[in-house]
Amino acid sequence: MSVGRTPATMTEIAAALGVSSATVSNALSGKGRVSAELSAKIRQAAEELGYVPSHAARALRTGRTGVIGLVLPDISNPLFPQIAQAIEQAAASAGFGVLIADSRGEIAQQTAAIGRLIERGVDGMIVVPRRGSRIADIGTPVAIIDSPSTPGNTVSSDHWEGGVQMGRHLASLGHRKVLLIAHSRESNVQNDRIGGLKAGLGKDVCCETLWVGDLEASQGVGCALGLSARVADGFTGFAAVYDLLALRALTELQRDGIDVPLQASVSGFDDLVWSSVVMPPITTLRQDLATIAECAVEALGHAIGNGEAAAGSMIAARPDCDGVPMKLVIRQSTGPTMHSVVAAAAHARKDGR
Amino acid sequence: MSVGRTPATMTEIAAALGVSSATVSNALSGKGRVSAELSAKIRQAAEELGYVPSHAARALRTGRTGVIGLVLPDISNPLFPQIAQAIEQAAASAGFGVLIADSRGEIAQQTAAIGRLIERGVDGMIVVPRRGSRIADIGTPVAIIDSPSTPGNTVSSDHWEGGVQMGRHLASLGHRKVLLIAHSRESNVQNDRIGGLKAGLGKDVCCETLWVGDLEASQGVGCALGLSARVADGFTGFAAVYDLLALRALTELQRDGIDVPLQASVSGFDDLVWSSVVMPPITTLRQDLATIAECAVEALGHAIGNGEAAAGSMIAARPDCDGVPMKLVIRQSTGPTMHSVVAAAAHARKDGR
DNA sequence: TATAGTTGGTTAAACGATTAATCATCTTGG
DNA sequence: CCAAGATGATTAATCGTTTAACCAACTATA
Repeated sequence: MSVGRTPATMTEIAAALGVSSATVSNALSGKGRVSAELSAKIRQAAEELGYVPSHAARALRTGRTGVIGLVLPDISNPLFPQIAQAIEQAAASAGFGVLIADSRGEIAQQTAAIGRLIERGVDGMIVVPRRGSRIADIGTPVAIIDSPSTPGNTVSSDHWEGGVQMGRHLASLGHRKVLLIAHSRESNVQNDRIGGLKAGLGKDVCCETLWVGDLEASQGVGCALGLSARVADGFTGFAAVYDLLALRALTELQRDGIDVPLQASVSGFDDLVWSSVVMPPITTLRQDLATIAECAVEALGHAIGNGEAAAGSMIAARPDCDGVPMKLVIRQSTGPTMHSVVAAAAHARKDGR
Repeated sequence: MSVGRTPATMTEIAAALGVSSATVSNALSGKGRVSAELSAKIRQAAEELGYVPSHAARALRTGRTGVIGLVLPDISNPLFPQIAQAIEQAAASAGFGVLIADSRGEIAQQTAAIGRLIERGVDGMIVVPRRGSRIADIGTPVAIIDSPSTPGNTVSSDHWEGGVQMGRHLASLGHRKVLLIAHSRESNVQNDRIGGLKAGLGKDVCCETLWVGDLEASQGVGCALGLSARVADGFTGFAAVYDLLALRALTELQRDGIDVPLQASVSGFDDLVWSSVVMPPITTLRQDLATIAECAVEALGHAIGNGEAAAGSMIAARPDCDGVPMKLVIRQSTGPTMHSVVAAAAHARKDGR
């Protein structure tokens, strides 16, 4: 199945055709001046001999490896697969390989991971920073995927506007008392989402934020969120800032015998794999990671091409990258409140229908 | 924060100390014959000048890139983060970088991805094959992570034995009618788990297998599993072959007002991130991915060292890799059946306690 | 008919590390 | 005191591409 052992080199092609290796290089890269016919012959010979360019030699000569690094705060983050997939795809079609580095959530590891990537000679890096951390200026082009409020070459979803969408959705369903569920106050992304949610819900809606991180600090990780008490208090909407929290909320409510969405609506962010699979499927906001990945890779590509362009201006090239819109995916975990159903029924009755 | 621009080369170190570059190379690699004192001086100079070895040059000369490829059937598989993390860690400590390639579930893409990795000159690859696919013999060392029943250089968890553990656990809780929930008949892993479950449950337990893939083929993806009807039929145990299915089962049961674990027990495999977070947390089996990753990387390392050792014997080096044991994690989604609780109570009464 | 400008190609020098081959010295044993 | 061996370091070739510099031959220009 596999062809001959050592893949042919340019020199071998050159020897086979009786030309110089420089000409082969020029023909294959289309750079120098080579007659059309010779160029065609060379191309054909390369094909026949099974020529495979040596990335190592090219890297040595040009100083470019054609590899970008992907630094993740914590690979086990459930959103990571989607990010990695999107980036791998975007990078592959731009001719880059993707080297991964995991920082296991620790800031020291993040620095170490970045160092390893640099030693391996990556041409640039895409970093999803650990919550609250900033990336020091390293001598390599970097694109950051985080929230738009992070300074630097950031490309990101418009988390705020996503929050607004969800807030409006919940408000329009008649919810007037909504619990916002977040984890960490340090996360730019979470703060943006919370802000957007509040804005979208509007002034008529009473909302409160539950910081699960604080709760866990006192009651231990994995503790109950105490949501049924909230339902008793009149809360009908539970808007989590990411799907894992939404799932936690959903199952806790269901375990306590509260019907979703009849008695309470639950929503999340990110559209993780399970969100569409649980019962009821979760209403959530999907990030356009393909676009984000393309932006990041493209920006890196430019920066690399220009030989480390000014850091601040990297992303600016593509205006649609500043806040990539999120898409509201409405499923069965959100629905009208009982109150609004009753009101609608009354309204219908009054209309005589 | 970052040091001077172009990192020093061996030649520069040599020039600074007035020795030859070969000596520097020997001192740093500890290979040739260099006096202890000179060696120390060189090492120090390297440190001071901020020497960073050029991977490209080394790769060109030695033919080794120090990079291994990780080919995944579908990056968006929720187990992937754990696998990637484990492999990245094992590879990093063995001095390898990890280049990722996603095959998006398609067999053609898998081949293409492998091709790209080879072109980039990876020294070896770790492949998590798409269900039911076999890896053709490429001219590069390969380690496969799948089920032990896959022929070749496979390292894997002992899925069968894991199934046995879970089967015994459920049987010991008194379950006598258990529904096994799997997705695809083509998956070796799933088949192993199913087999183990049946063996562990023993002959006294009536069990049936629900193939969700078949169900979805007729009723559409994301359809209901119809589990409450099963409960009505007397099923008390629901053993899924992976956590996503378990989650699906759990939420469906809860939505239908069935109490878990009082009326039905639910179990999964893999201990994904949400399993410990939902209410009730899910009883599952955790794979020892760290060990698996170490085995795979170590095996690759040997094969690479020997210059493509005979494929079949790669893994054999480390005997504990054939079937890495899984760890049963008992949480609150499984519990004794009502029947057994009643029986125990009766038993206690009869004992006069 | 010289001269300048193209066109199509070759030469040779990098890039940075590795490594076999070689060469001085310095020890030692006989 | 001399040949043989050990020790410590140097030389130079090599990996496969790229690329600046150069060159020959041909075409158009004055």
